[in-house]
Amino acid sequence: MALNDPQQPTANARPTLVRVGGSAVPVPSNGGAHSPKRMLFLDIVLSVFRLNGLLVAEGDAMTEDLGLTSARWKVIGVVALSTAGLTVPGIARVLGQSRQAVQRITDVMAKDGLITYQPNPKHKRSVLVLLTEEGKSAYNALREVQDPWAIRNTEDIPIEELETSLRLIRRLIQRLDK
Amino acid sequence: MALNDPQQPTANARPTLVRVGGSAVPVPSNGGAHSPKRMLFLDIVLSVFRLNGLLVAEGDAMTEDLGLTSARWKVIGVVALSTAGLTVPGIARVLGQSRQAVQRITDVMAKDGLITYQPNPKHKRSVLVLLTEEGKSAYNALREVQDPWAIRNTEDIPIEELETSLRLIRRLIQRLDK
DNA sequence: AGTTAAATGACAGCATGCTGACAAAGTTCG
DNA sequence: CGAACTTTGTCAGCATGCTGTCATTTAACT
Repeated sequence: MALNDPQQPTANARPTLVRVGGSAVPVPSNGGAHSPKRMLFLDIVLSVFRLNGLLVAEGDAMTEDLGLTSARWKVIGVVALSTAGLTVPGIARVLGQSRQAVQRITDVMAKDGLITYQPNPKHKRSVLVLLTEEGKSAYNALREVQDPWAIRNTEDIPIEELETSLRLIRRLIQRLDK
Repeated sequence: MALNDPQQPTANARPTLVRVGGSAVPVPSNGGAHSPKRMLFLDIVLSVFRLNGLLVAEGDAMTEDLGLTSARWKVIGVVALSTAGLTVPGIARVLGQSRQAVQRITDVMAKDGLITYQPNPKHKRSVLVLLTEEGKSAYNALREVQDPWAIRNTEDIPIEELETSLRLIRRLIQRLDK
């Protein structure tokens, strides 16, 4: 069940997934002996790529009315949970991203009035990021959209399956994040 | 519990993941009743974001000696499996990406001599993408690095766990890819 | 056949994330 | 205290992926 040459067409931007049921991973056309785990793993990798793209798109669409994007609610979620504020590199550490990437997001969010930079008693240059009132209400609104979304996407999936998958993903993260 | 304010510092670009064991998802500090599935799902979402980034980095590093990147071996893998060649939108459909994104990758790969554009008997403008000899050997070399990598990352993980996770990821993809 | 819709190529713009580099602030340690 | 290392802010460049638009080709339909 290798990849079938796709038939379904692409209108403009977002095409439709072709690989509906079959494997999306190279299957040896020669007689090579290949561990099923290899194919399974590579299939998981490609699927994670795909799912990531879809989640970003979905997350953007879901929260665009709130003036948020996926990149933004990642930040806003982290900041909302910190009691005393976080520095930009601190947010980056939590999210596992580069501080430069986070910096750019926070700069725009500050300009949009979602967050503010406050003086940091422990550091002269490294300021603290806090939510403004507008940011807090955006966070609350975010929660109100995210909740039903999460429920909707998992209602027919047994919790054990979710836990198993999260455990695997975490394991892979831990391994790759050396 | 919730996110701890991170302590580990960030040198320049790639920080270290702080959230070592705990949940990465907002836990209601108010007394709101929240489905455990919600937190589970959002944790999965954030973990997929993180894993995606790590996989891209890992995939780039692993194949940079071959003149490949993650984006390129996604394409090369698809093309290698097609018998009669694929059009650019065809590759995009298989990968679930925009044809424009694929077009740019293939243009560079053609310039680098990994693939060639061949006339398409079925279409005057939409050419077929085929691997050059260099592309084929790159694909073979790719397989030789990917194989041990896949094995290495899954050797201590039961196959059922991999299958369960892949099934969940596929389910989510199918649901979001409407 | 002729009209209409869909698919494709090509170009442009934008968002997100990464890395590298350098100066300034903070920390460690002899 | 002072030197060496680390962390941070900042600027720059690059890769990947998305969307929008428009002209052209192909397919579908009446």
